[in-house]
Amino acid sequence: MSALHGDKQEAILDAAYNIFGTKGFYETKISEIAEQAGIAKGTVYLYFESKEHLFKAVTRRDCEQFLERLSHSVQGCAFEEQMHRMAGLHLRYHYERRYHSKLFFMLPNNDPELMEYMRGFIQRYTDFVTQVLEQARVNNASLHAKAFIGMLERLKMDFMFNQEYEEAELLTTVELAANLFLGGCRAVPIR
Amino acid sequence: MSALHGDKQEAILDAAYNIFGTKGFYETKISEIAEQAGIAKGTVYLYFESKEHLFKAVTRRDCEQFLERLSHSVQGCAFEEQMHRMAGLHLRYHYERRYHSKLFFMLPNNDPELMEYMRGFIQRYTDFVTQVLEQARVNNASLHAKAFIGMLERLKMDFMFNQEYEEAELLTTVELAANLFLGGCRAVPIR
Amino acid sequence: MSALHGDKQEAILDAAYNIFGTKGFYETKISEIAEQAGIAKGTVYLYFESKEHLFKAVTRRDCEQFLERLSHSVQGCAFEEQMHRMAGLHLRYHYERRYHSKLFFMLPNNDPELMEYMRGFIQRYTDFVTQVLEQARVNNASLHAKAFIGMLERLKMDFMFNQEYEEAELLTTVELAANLFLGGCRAVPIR
Amino acid sequence: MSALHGDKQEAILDAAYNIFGTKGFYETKISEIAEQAGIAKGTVYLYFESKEHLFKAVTRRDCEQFLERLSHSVQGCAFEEQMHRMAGLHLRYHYERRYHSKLFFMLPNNDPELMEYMRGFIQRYTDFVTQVLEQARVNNASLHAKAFIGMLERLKMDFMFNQEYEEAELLTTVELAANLFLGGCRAVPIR
DNA sequence: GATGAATGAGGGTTCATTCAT
DNA sequence: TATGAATGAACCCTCATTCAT
Repeated sequence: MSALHGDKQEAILDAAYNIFGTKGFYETKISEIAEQAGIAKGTVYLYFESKEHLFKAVTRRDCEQFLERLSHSVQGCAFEEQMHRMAGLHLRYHYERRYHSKLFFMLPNNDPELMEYMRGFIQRYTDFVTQVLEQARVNNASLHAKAFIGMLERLKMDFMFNQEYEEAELLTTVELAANLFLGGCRAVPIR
Repeated sequence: MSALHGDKQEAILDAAYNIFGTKGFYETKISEIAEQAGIAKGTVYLYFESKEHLFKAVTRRDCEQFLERLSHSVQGCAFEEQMHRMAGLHLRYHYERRYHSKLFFMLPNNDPELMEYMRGFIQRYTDFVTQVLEQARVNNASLHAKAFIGMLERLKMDFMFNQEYEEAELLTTVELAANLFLGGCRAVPIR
Repeated sequence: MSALHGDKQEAILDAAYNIFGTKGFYETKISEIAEQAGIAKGTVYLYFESKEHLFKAVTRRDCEQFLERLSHSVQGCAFEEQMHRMAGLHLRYHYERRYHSKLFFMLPNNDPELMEYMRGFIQRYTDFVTQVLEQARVNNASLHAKAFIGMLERLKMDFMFNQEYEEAELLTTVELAANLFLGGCRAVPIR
Repeated sequence: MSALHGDKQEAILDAAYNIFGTKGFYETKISEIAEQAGIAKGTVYLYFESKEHLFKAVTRRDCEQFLERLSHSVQGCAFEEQMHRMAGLHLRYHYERRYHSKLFFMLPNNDPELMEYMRGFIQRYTDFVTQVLEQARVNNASLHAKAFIGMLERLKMDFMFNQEYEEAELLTTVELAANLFLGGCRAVPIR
């Protein structure tokens, strides 16, 4: 029973991730999610209180996964390598999700709880990067962390909105981002 | 009549900018825009074909204005100064719009024309920065341009979602962004 | 415009009276009311905030009308005649409404405002009868008023639930009620 | 097993009586009844065919009980005393049920079988009172019976909708009702 | 041009009932 | 017998858009 529950819950989350991610919150119909999950519309409401709650659950699952991967990615390596790895994770993560971008762009408005969660997520991400920078004794670690993340956010746009983007470019972009951050725009790549 | 037309059109755009910017596309009602513009609901449709078209007109007006300001901002000064000015413009521009952030975050989904326009806008912005970088013989100008813009995008989040942000911090942030870009995270500020 | 407004509002109230009265609140669909009123579903909401509000408006219109008729009915006649007239009004009023009984029996539950209004209505009705009794120096006027109204309420049930009830019986019933009240169950009718 | 069956059936009826009586038919959820009865939702359907059938069973149990108590109440006493006893039973019965009034006011609409049963119940009640009156040679016994019951119905409203009603008032009301019926509104109480 | 009353498609949600276990 | 997860029909209400005035 519990296994089934888990299965169905996961199926709904997966379907919701797909459709919310593709069409955004407002253009997604619960009936469509149910259909894709292979269940009846009403069943969705056995697992999630409302459309908003479902959206939040999807978001939460995705963000928590990212943070977990992040903390694994930097273990046991030097600062420069850490920056490369974090840049790589960020870009690859969103590259994998490039057809689900609406999850980040089309969220339900006026949902304070979601807004709060997103703020918290960004904070935790930033804090993590800040710590890495502090350990490497970078000045102004917090602002630098934000700038670093920002660069990556922007660089990801290239494939988020570009269907023809090739994975090879991804590697170049990762290198550039890390190197730019480490040495500025005129630096000679370290590795 | 044409002058009047202009007046009313502007009034609608202004109201739409306010409400779309505050609440996002989906949570905005045409009737509310009409009310704030001081006209009847039906009148909106004499000037704009649909809610989507109105949103696009608002976006277009705002983005074009930005690009215009951008090209003015870098005239007649050296590279480093140009980077500082662009960082300043970007951040100040969004600082002024910090209570209208929904214009950029909550746009109508599934509108290919808008998506296309946004892509085009980002392209033109990037191209402009790329040119500046190329004139200064920075390598990989295009990717660097994207990274630069990305840093700024992220840094702007601080005040977009933070009501207590003080204008003074803005200046520090601008300096940091430009310096990071110019010399990397360990650079000594140039100016 | 105002005339039209009035017309449509009345049309909705009339249709709502018919259907709420026939089927009760919960079994009535707004779409049905709209259809009977000859308008679109959405139009109902231009005139009434919600299904509950519409029901309350219908109820209010009906109850106020009753109280108005009541105060007219007793003007300028002696006590015994007053009692006969009030009994007559009560029974005839509900006889006219015998196919709309659901208006009184199937109201929306848990609507405190409606409950409050109904309480108020009953109070006003009782108060009116109480005054008549007090002017005739009947003891315990208030309780007697309630008992009088109660008799009538019960007597009305005969035709409310009985399709074959004939109007002629109505007159007998009115006489009996008034005489019973005036002289008890063994009294010889006064008129 | 039969005993158990009985137990569970009773438990459901008790819970249903509570909730239907408190909230009315339409606002009551089967799941709530099941919960209060300490069983699973599906189990309700092993004992009762549908929500409507359950409601009817509750109503039937309550009404039959009343009629039984009624016939006991008048045994072996004189007419005047009989009227007092019946008034007392009616009012006390509903006083005990004053927090379950919805059982009588919010019944499922459009259920012909229930309507039929209610008609039958009222008939049986009326017939019983009629017989008592006939034995006492009251004229027009049937209509008088209805009027008597009606008085009581109305008088009961006082506590049905009034949380602060005190039991002491009940006795006064019973006296008044019986005396009014026996001697009219100007009568001197007999006992 | 301007109005705003009218339209009606559309979707989130509830809950009585079923049925596999 | 008992369960409770699953179903899906049903309905209220919103709001972009139209059009007669």
